[in-house]
Amino acid sequence: MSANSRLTIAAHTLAWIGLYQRQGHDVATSEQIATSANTNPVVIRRLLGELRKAGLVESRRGVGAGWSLTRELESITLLDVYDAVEPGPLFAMHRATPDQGCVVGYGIRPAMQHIYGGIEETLRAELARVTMEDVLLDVLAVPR
Amino acid sequence: MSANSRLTIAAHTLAWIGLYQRQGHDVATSEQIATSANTNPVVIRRLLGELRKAGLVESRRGVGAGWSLTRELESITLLDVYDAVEPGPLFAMHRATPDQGCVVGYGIRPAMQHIYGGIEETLRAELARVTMEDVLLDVLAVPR
DNA sequence: TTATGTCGTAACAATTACAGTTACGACCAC
DNA sequence: GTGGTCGTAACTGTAATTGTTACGACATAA
Repeated sequence: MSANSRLTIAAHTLAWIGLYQRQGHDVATSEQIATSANTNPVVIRRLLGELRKAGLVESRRGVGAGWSLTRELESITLLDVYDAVEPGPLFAMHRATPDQGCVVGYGIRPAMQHIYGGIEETLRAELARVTMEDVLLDVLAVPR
Repeated sequence: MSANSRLTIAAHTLAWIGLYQRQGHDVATSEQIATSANTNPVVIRRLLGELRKAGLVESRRGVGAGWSLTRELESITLLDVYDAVEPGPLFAMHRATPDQGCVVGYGIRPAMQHIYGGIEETLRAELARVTMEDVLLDVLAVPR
């Protein structure tokens, strides 16, 4: 699979902001988060823009600007993040329409869509079981 | 996600061969399968090569050559196919190493790997619940 | 032995997605 | 105003996937 790192970076971002706010800070900048994630601030701003669309964060502009959470980490699940930053389905269908004159070519797409649907439901349920609080606790539990 | 169609095309291929053999034929050619899937025979041969490595099919060469199943469809699960044709993990880590001086940057990778590990296990269990026989029955059940 | 049809595989092109980067206007606290 | 940050467009580099051409290897049958 040509897996991407969007969910990982988004989780990193939210965990970073959550911890930062617990340390008493008001807002976090994309610059700070990008340094932690070792990437470019624009990459972080793009992801944060999608998280904002999903209502998970908000941003302030001007001097002293930055990002803050709109919800507690406990109430944000990986499914929320996944839905916010992952566009498409897990498995793709044929690029070109299969031969509709062939029994298999005719039935394969609805059949696979049905099967994939069930599998994605299970994946979503599993993602929903993990909160960003769980992620942060896991992060902090890693021995140094 | 930049989802690919490998699992879909591989399932199509196995279902096609399985049905063809039930109709009394000995071997199927990549040409026939490619026509049904509306793609290039080389694409099918490449996938079949990986399925052969996994022991799911075998090939004959020479005149009257082609492909046949080594197992019944009932005993091939989508997990077998997935493992045969999908190389990497579902979710990727950061491209560049996060800042190891930052608490989050230090702990995020092991934490996410742990979480992703559990999720992938669930996905695998779900894929293992579906056999290629189920797929073919679903295909044949689609109303015309 | 030769002709034929298919596999096996390398090589390359086309397309797409992702991530990184630069640039610059918009915005707002001071 | 000044300065720092967001918001976003535009472009590049890289990699994966898929499609395509080409051709040797192989085995069967005439």
